[in-house]
Amino acid sequence: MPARPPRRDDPVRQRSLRDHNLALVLRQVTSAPRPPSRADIAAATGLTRATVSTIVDELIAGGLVAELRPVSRSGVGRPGTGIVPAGTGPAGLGMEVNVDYLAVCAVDLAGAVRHRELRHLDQRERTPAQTWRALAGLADRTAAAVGALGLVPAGAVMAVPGLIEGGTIRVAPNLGWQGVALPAAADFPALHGLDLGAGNEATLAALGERHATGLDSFLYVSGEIGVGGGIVLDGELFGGSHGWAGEIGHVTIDPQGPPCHCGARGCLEQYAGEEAIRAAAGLSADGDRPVLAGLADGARAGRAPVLAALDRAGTALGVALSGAVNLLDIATVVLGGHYAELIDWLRPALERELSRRVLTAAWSPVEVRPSALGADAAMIGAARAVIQGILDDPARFLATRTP
Amino acid sequence: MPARPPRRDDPVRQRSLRDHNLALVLRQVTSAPRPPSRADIAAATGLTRATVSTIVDELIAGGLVAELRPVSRSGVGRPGTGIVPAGTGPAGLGMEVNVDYLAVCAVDLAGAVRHRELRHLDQRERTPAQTWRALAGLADRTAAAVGALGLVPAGAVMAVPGLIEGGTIRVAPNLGWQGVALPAAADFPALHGLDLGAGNEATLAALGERHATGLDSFLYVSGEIGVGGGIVLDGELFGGSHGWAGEIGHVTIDPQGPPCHCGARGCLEQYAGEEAIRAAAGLSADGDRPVLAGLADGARAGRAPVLAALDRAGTALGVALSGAVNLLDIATVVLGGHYAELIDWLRPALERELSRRVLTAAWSPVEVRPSALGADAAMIGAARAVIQGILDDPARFLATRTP
DNA sequence: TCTTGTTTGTTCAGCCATTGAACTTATAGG
DNA sequence: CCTATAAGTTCAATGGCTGAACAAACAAGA
Repeated sequence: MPARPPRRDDPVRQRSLRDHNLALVLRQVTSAPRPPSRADIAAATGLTRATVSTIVDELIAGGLVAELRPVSRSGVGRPGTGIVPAGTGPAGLGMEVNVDYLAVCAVDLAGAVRHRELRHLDQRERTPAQTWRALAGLADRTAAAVGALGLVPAGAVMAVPGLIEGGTIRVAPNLGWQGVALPAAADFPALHGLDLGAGNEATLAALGERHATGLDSFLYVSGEIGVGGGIVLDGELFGGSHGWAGEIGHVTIDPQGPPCHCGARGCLEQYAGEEAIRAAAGLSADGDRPVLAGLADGARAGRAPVLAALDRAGTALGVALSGAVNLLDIATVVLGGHYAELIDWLRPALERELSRRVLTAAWSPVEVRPSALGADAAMIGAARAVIQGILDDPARFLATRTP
Repeated sequence: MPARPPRRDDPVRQRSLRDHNLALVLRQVTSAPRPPSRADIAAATGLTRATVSTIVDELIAGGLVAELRPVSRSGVGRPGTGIVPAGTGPAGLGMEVNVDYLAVCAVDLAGAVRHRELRHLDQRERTPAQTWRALAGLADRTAAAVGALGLVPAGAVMAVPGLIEGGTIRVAPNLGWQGVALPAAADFPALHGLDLGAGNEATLAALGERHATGLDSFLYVSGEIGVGGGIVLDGELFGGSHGWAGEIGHVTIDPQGPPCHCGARGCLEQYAGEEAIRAAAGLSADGDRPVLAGLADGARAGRAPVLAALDRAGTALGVALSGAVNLLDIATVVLGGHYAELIDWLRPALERELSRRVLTAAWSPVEVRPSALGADAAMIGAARAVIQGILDDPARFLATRTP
């Protein structure tokens, strides 16, 4: 999705040395709590002030960072000039295809969302081609808005609730899609000449959370119609052999449990998926009222069947997550999607199972926290993936800019 | 355990450039199928012949590689001189503390086991201090034998069947140890001045398998008295936040299953641990005859209770591994410990569950294979960890060599 | 107001690792 | 014996980092 990062088996020349340090400095600028001066960057990275100066100059020339104009600092000595991510630099476009809506947003180098477009549309009633057309419209408007802000779109990534392999969507159960080819950048007028990537919705949401929270390693679990997940290790998304990692929704809770549409029995989704919770809570399936609102209201009102259903879901989540934590030794779990709103009623059962089943819970308890981005996580994460590609290898971006 | 590899956030100077290429060339030499010439290395790495020459010279001077004397090649042109890992270079010492034996081995740069020592001793009847003393004796003899071969011990790693944190063994259930301090290098006369590390047995076994098989990403599961595991991703051991990753033995198979000594219910170990299989097979617990042999013989003889017990264990393994594969998207599972010998009877149930429960099994089936190293995996993996430290950062090794 | 001390940012010579091209060495084949 | 080919070495050039000196900007005190 983002272009290949520099690998361990690559030879290192002088140039790659500069490339690495460019990335190092840029990362420092985008991740520092306050705009650092060149001297701050030098201290933080271990490079000399001289080197940092030349690197910052290169980044400024490339439009990736900018100097802060007025400078006032506490303490004696010449005050430093703060360096900030360029407000008018590249923008990452994040696009989301979901069951009942399409959305596009633009994120700048600092990670701020600068624009968003949303359109309610039920994909189940439409062909993929129709979806792409509608999405292209949103992308057009986003690109225009972003251009008006002085930003330049630098690429796009699309979040899809399904399994992606190569250039096709293998299967997206909730959209009813199978073997659908991903659109080419050419299908999106706003993106001519740019890279267009795609990734799993929950996986990209995890990436979004990673940057919103600053957490380094965590497990992200998202409850929607399905149950998806993403794994972040050492600050990087873990994709697995094919990019399919994180599919926690089909971890077995009870081998003899209820049959799942995936063909197995007792999958987590059958206990903690939206449909399963709704049925267990005794809420009706049809009606315009969203299931989530019904559950949250019912829980707040203290309705026993709703509380019992959420306890059951929390227990199942706890069993699945305990296994994942035992396997991965990860200290934090982030609950996203609908789970974020239901966390207060899921948490007791979930934490009970975690403390009981995680082998090392006694010495190092697992923290459970709600998503920081809520429903936007996937879209923002997709946009972040583009930005991440630039942060990881600014030299490549600069090369395409000024040939 | 192995010293810190160069990190993404480190500044890169001229020197680190050389360091990286030193590692690149050394890796090429140790992993090539046949001794490569300088020109081969240049072609494989992308460096120029000139650079490779100076780097190889540095490695030869440091005693890490050597030139092959006689040189004959097919084809015209000046024949190249093959470069091989030094047969008289550093050796990694791998030590294993197990319930009923202690073992030490030495592995050279090429990954070959050059010496081994084994002593049957039941740790449950002994204090940790007694164990360290006995182990130090084996280490002494190994170091002496290795010295006679012209090798120089470069460090040691100890494999322990338990959870390790910082300098202590948090808990090693099967040894009956809790909060036992790891020995210092000073307690091992043979290791004066060397690094002495420690790691989990199954985790290190996974590392051993990684190098024995060349597999890049896989899940290693070891069946002993407990059930342990290790995760290898992209050629590197994945440790998790505290180095405790891989504890698949306590993944839940059935939330209402039999109680486990860990305090939870229905852990994999209660279905696929040695004791659980034995009980299900109706074999007697005591007697000098090892449980494993009884199971294998019974299975070969077609005894129904034994076959049923192994089927049950295989099913449970399949459920646990399916969850792990769904989560991690890993294409290969390696069965080690006792499982390696029982694989023929575990496999049918195991693969049935995998194909049923792994979401992507239809497109990309999971391969299940037996361990290549068998019972020695942990010890060899521990020794390999030392070698790996040198391969990952030969410059540091060279610096300690010639100050 | 002027001086002193402190910190930031720049300049420049020196160093170091890689490159690329020329050169030497070693072999096969005619 | 000569030619073609490939391996390995030598060396000037290049690019990037360092360290030290220096200029710039500010606070504090006299």
